[in-house]
Amino acid sequence: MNTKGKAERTKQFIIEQSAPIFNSKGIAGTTIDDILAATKMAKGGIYGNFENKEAISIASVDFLFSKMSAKAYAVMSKEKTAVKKLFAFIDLRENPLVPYIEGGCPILNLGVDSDNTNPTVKKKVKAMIEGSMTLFIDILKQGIANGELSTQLNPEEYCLKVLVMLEGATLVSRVTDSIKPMHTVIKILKSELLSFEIKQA
Amino acid sequence: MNTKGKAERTKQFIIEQSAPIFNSKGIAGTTIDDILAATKMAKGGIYGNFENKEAISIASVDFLFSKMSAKAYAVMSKEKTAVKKLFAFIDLRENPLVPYIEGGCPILNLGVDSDNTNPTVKKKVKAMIEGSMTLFIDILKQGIANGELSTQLNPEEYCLKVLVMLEGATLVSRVTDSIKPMHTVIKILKSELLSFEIKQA
DNA sequence: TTAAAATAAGACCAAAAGGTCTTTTATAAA
DNA sequence: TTTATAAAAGACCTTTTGGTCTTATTTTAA
Repeated sequence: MNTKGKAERTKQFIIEQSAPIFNSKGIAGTTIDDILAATKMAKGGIYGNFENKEAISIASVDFLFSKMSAKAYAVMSKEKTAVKKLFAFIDLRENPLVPYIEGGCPILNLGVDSDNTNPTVKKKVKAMIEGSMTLFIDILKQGIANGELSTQLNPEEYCLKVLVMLEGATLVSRVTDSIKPMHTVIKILKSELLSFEIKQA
Repeated sequence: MNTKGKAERTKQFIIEQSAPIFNSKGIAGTTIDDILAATKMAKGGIYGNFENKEAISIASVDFLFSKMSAKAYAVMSKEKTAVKKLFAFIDLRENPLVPYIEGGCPILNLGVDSDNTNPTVKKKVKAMIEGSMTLFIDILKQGIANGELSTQLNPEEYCLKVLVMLEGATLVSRVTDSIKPMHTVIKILKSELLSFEIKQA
């Protein structure tokens, strides 16, 4: 006997199997047959749990962003300083060719996928970007207030830099099939943040 | 009487009308009916000039990248210094919400679109990225050799930075529907290059 | 343990998609 | 200007896709 009802567990299972496909092939590029193959279920099972393909895609998008947030939270909350927290986040992107979410960064993939076609998903990507930015900015502000980081650091600008450079490097690394661009970018981002670090006595 | 035969002109027309659609909706997301609507042609006209949808998509991808290269060349060749050339290139991206190619940057769009699904197109995106990088690096090296730019500047690193930040900022600006991220990024990129500029006597 | 209720299977359907082929129209060389 | 040739139209076809519905199976609560 399980805590959750069967339906809820099946629903979750379908989402977990579908999400990486939507992330990899795009929403228009993913078919119901892809989902049947991944879940090894029949149509009755899928359509008994979801109204239509769009509903599965939306649940998958939410799942992907939850997973990203959870992962970021997990590695960042282990660290105590602002610098270490940011570095832990950056290090999650270390190998874009073997990402922890199949298909690569959902912000990048779903952002491009939804941009001209899918307002619902686009809004979710926007919320994810803005949420991440706010979180990082708060951490840096905390670090500045602490005396860990110089007041010369512009938190908004540095966080924007982190975000755009990581996404850009993910694109370049994946398309060129090389981890080098990402590694160079990470090196740049880290050394820049370190240059604002105040050495404690 | 035209220099080129009718067929060639029609082919070009189909490509010009289709390319922005592929760039906006993705390759899987673009249908033959979309192309019929855009060209106001019937199937006979399309399939008399192209073997299939894939052939149209490939020709469209080539067209998009040619257009990008031509535009970059046009604005850069007007300038004489390395700094001004790079700035001219950067300024092309100034408004990602109203890009000179409908749908946004083809490197970003087609890179993500093809990543997990379309090796042929992915190779073309890779070539475009590597070609752009090489071009910019050469310009900066020239500038360093000239005495226009400091030998402290790392051309490879700065060019990678330009590329990843512009692509990342395009993503963020388009998804959040704001030119601010891009403007901030452009400001950062320009001030960084200027910091390596050697003032002439 | 059993029977009502929930869930999943898979045959079936309709619409959308890509693509073909014959017919019509336009082009261009003689 | 005519006529052979090239190009485009659009009806037609086939496959793929998303989605439904009845039937069978599994859950689960009594």
